[in-house]
Amino acid sequence: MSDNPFYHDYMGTEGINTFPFFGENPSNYDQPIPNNMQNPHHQFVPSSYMTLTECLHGSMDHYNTLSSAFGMSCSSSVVVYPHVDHQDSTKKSSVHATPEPVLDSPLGETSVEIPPTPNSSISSTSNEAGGDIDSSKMKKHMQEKGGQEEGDDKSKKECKAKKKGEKKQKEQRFAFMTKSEIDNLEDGYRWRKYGQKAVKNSNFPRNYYRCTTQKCSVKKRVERSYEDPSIVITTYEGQHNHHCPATLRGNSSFLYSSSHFMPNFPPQLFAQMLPPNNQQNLLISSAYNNNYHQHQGPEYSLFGGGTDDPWIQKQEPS
DNA sequence: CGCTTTTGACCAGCGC
DNA sequence: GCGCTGGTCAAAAGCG
Repeated sequence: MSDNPFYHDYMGTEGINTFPFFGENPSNYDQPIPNNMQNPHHQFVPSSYMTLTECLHGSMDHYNTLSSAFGMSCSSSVVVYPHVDHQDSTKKSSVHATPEPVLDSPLGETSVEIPPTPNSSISSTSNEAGGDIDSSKMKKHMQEKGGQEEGDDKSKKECKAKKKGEKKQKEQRFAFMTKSEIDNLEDGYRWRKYGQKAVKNSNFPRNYYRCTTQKCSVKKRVERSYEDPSIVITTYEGQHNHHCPATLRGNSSFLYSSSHFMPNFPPQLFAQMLPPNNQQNLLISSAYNNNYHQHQGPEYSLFGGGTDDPWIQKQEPS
């Protein structure tokens, strides 16, 4: 393992072949890339998987390929980065509601600062395929046992002791930003909303979703950037232990025909995008960076979509 | 009728 | 210990 914190936090101990969206079944990574992943404007070439570094240092074609692979199209752009949930990030002094990757230059620099997040730590332990026991479940468990007066204290104490003894483990998280007017981006999985919270320093609430599939504990958080309301920050937590329902139904076309980012794109690509060993850099995209902000202006239409998208357009200098 | 969303309440963790 | 904040629960309402 490298010293790269991304690697540790994002990759966990699973190695490079795992990705939160796809569970741990290696066969998942042999899934063919759907034809409709191909963007008519930026053709996605399955054989040209690239590493993150290649994306960063690579040609415009690589960038465009990446963009295409993300399903980036007219109205959405995406930046993806492993979401590191440092303890420090939970400090109250961290008031940033929006994670903000920092890139010194759009493509050339390879260092990315992992943004602080307002998330409080997740008290959960990861075990087989996301079957975790978090504090809430513990609580529920305790509540369910509430009727049993006898031994109630004992079980509570046991739970407490267990919680105390357990070292908090971070769920694998993966966050990305999309520029979209729609908060909850379709990703092929079915989600049930279980909470909504106002976010400090933000006018926009944060929504909490849970995968509706039984025994799948994947959660996702969706919030809007308080800095740029056009940006939706989606954070996935955990691994699906099942196939994507939409894919199984064979109607995945809608996944990619949508103009929004689909995290369901080929796992091979995700694997390739993960930061390799001994590599301090990470990228995944380019969109939400200083350069982008610098380019905001009358010449660009943030909401306009189409080829006006500055994040795409600027990769194609005329 | 079953599933999803809404929303107020509750809890845990953290800083002071 | 207290207050703040994020995260979750669960009953009620909404919806198809």
